[in-house]
Amino acid sequence: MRWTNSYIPTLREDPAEAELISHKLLMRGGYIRKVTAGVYNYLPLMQRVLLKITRIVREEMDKAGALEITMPVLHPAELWQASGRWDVVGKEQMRFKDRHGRDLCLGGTHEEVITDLVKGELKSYRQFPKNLYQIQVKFRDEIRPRFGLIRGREFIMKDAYSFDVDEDGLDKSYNKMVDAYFKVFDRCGFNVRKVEGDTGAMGGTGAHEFMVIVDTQGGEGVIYYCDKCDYAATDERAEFYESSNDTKIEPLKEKELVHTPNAKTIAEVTAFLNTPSKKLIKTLLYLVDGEPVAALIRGDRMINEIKLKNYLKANELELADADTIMRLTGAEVGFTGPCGLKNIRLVVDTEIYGMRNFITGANKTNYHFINVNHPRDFTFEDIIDIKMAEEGERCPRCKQGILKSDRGIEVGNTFKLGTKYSQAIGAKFIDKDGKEKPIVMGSYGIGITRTAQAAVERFHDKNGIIWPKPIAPYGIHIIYTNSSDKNQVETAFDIYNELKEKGIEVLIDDRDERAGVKFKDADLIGIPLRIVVGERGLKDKTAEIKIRKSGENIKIPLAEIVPNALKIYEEIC
RNA sequence: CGGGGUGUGGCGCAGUCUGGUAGCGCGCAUGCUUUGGGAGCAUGAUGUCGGAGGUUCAAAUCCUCUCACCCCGACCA
Repeated sequence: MRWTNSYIPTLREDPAEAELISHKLLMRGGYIRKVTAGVYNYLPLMQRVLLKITRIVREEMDKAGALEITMPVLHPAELWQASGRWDVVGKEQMRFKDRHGRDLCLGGTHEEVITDLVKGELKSYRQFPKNLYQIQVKFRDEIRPRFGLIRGREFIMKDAYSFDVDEDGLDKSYNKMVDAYFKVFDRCGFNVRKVEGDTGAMGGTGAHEFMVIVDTQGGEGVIYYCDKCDYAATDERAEFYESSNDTKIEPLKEKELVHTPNAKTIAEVTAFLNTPSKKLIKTLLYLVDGEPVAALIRGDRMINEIKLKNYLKANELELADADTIMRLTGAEVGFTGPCGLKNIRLVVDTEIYGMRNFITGANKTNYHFINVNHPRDFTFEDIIDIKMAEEGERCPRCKQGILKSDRGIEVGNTFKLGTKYSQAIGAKFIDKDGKEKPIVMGSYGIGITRTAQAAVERFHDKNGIIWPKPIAPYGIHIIYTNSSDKNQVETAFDIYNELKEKGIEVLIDDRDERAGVKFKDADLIGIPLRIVVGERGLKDKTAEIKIRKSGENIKIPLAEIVPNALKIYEEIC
C-alpha cells in the first residue's frame, strides 16, 4: 500500500481528550477518531489490526469446535424480561421504543437471544455439546466511557456460548475455551493472566477474567495473585487466608461506654483511644434494595461491596446517608455499632468471629464501646467474607505464599452460567433417561477492540506504538528519504514490489515529505520492520533495515535486501 | 447521578478577570530554495468564538438557560 493512497492522518500533538498513552498513540497514529463519547471510527490502519485479531480469534474458536453465527444487535425487551435481566442490567442497556411503542434494546451480550434460539432446536442429549459464537458490535451505555477503546459504549466483541447436558460437560467446554483463550492471546503476541472473577449480573457458578498486565494507568482492573502458587483473582473477588487473630486468647473484659468526642473516623478513634485499628470494628450502614443492612468489618479493612451485594443477592446497594443513619441508630455518622441495633440485619465479616474485646460505635453521638464481645453483647447470623484483599496477606489457597497485586486490562472473560438462562427461558432437552432437563450453559467473551488498545498500552515507547508482529497493520514499512531523487524512489519501489510478490504486507511512504517527518511517523504507527532507502546507503549500494522493537539498524547490500528483510521479519516477533 | 473542568479555523492553544471591529503555533494551498530525525522564505485560504435568550451604543468577554466533551467517584453482563 502506498501511503498517499491510504488514509493515515497522523497528528503531531497529543489530542486534548486523551489521557492514556495507548489512546493518545492510536489517535496520533491515525488509527482512530472519536465520533462521540465512547464511540469511535476505526481508520484503515486500525481496521487491519482488528481484522488480524479477529482472524486469530476465529481460527482458534473454530479449532475448539465452536460454530460461527450472527445474531441481531436489536433485541426485544421480552427476552430480557424473561431472564429477569431487564431490571438487573437496567441503565447499562441502550434502550428505546419503536414506532409502535414497543421496548427494544441494543445487545450488550447475547445470553437471552441465544438461549431463545436453541430452545427450539437442541432437544435431545444426542445433540450436545454445542458451542456457538459470533464476532459483532456490542452496545453498553456506560456511565462514564473513557480511555478510548478500553471502555466504550460501542465496541467489537467475540461472544461464545456453550451448551451441555451436565456440569461435567460444562467443565469440559469451559476448559476448551480457556485453552483457546490462551492460544488467542499468545498468538496476538502477549501473555495474559487468568484470574478468578466476579460473576456480576451474569449470574452462574464461576468466572474467570483474562488480564493483560500493564505497568501504566491503563490497567483499570486490580488483581491479586500468590507469589508461590497459581492463585489469582480480581480485587472484586480476591480473598486471603485469615491466620492472625492473636486476640483470641484474651479473657473477656467488661463492656464499657467511653466518651470519644468528635472521634468519628477510624483514624480519629484509634488516635483518641491510643489503640491499633485492628481492635476496632467498623459498622457500615447500607440500604440494600431499600432495606437497611449493617456490615461489620475490622477497622483496618476495606469493605468489598461486590461481595456484600452478591451475598445479599441485591440489585441496589448504597451507603445510607446521614439522615437515615440518625433515624436508624440515633447517632451521627461515625458512631454506629452493632450493640442495640434493632431490626437491622447484621452481616459480619469472617475475620471478626475470633476477635475479643474490640471497640465499636455506641449508637450515641460522641461515644464508643470498648471491650465489646459476641455473642455476649450482640449476635448475628450472617457471617461471610466481605472485605477487600490486601497485598502482603497470605494466599487463601496454598496458605504459604504472599499476595501481590498488579494492574491489568481485562481482554477476555469466561462464565459458567449453569442453568440460569435455560431455566428462565425454558431451554430444555430430553436426557438419556427420558427426563426433561435444563441445558447447562457457559458464556465466553473477548473484547476485540479492547485487545487492540491493550496491545498498544503494553507495547510502546516514547516514539510510538510497537505492534506485535501478528497484529501489526503491515509487516514492513519502506521509506525513501528524498522523494526528488529518482534513484531512491525507483530502488524503494523495486523492493516494495518484490516484497509484495513474496506475500508480505508492505506500506511504502511515498509522500513528498522530508526524511524526519517520515521517520517520526514510522515510529509512531509502529510497524515491526522498516527499510530505509537513502542517499547514504545508495552511494555504496546498500539500504538499511531497522527493527522497531529493538531499534537495531542493519546495513545490507541492495542485492540482498529482500531475502534479508524476509529473514529478519520471520525471526522477529 | 454527585464533585471539578473545558468548549475560539482541521489539530494544539492565547484572548474572558477589566466589554471596544478575533490572534498565535502546527497543519492546508501556491511558488522558490532545501532534502537522513517533525526545513526556510514569500504569498494565500479557512471562524455564525458550542447553542439560545438577555444586558449594553457595543459581547468570545457580563447575566440566565441549554447542549456537548474531559477528569474524579458510584457502575461495568
